[in-house]
Amino acid sequence: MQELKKNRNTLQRRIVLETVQNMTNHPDADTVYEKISKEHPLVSKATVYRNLKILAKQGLILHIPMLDGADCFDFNCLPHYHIKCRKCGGVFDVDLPYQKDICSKINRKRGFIIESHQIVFSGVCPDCQ
Amino acid sequence: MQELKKNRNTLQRRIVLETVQNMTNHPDADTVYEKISKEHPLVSKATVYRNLKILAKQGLILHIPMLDGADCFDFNCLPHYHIKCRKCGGVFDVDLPYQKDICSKINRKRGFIIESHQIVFSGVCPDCQ
DNA sequence: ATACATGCAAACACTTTGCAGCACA
DNA sequence: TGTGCTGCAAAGTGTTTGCATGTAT
Repeated sequence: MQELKKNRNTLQRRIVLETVQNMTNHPDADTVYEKISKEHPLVSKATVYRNLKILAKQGLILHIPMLDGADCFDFNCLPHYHIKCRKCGGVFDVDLPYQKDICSKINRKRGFIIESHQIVFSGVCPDCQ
Repeated sequence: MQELKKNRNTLQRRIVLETVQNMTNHPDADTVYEKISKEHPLVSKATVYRNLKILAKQGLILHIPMLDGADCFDFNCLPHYHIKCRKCGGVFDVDLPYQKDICSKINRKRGFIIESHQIVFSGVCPDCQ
């Protein structure tokens, strides 16, 4: 019994998608909202949050959950890893290949079904050193 | 200029430490608080949060940041990975060896100082299948 | 026509903090 | 005896939701 949802293509949704695709620095929801507010002050924050979630579920953007603070979003939908700067809070791509077989390495363990994994690095970015 | 703190050994702190050490199921702060409340109703939630943080900084317990929901704490202080059940929310140890050299694999990249990493798995535990 | 989306504000979950009094070292 | 700790309540942060209205299909 899947929840079949026919997503609509509203103006607000298009604005959110476009905005994320034009931001290359892994913005969080609030940053996306601030950016949108400048040009479209009528778009509410709830709508931004709702659409980010829907677009991520549709696979049009990537949702990057964070271990601390706000989650981020990425126009690059291919699974990849990130590092968060401990000083400025910035999020950057990491060029470690995606470990697609890391789950199978532990599958032997008790009947767990392992579905996904995230690796999050922490450190200091060049600008903050 | 390090912040030198002389931590005191208060009754409340001992209670928090003991409670975490007696819980083997990776409790979050609120769960620790609930457990403590039953025997020591006078201990406040703020004190539990404060002490969990201090004890983790002291290395007496392990703080496990989570990608969603509340952070957990572990009496086992050796760095290791965890899997969170998507259905029951339970957190369990994973028997993947700690990848102590994973940072060096990407150190060549632009002047990042990579200090730590976390791998968090998601899936379904045996009981929830 | 009707299911889905919106704006607003309020609620929510988790955590931290200001403050006055208390207690360990 | 002084700094660190406590309890309490309030505030903070990030996110979701209830509801009445609006709109894409």
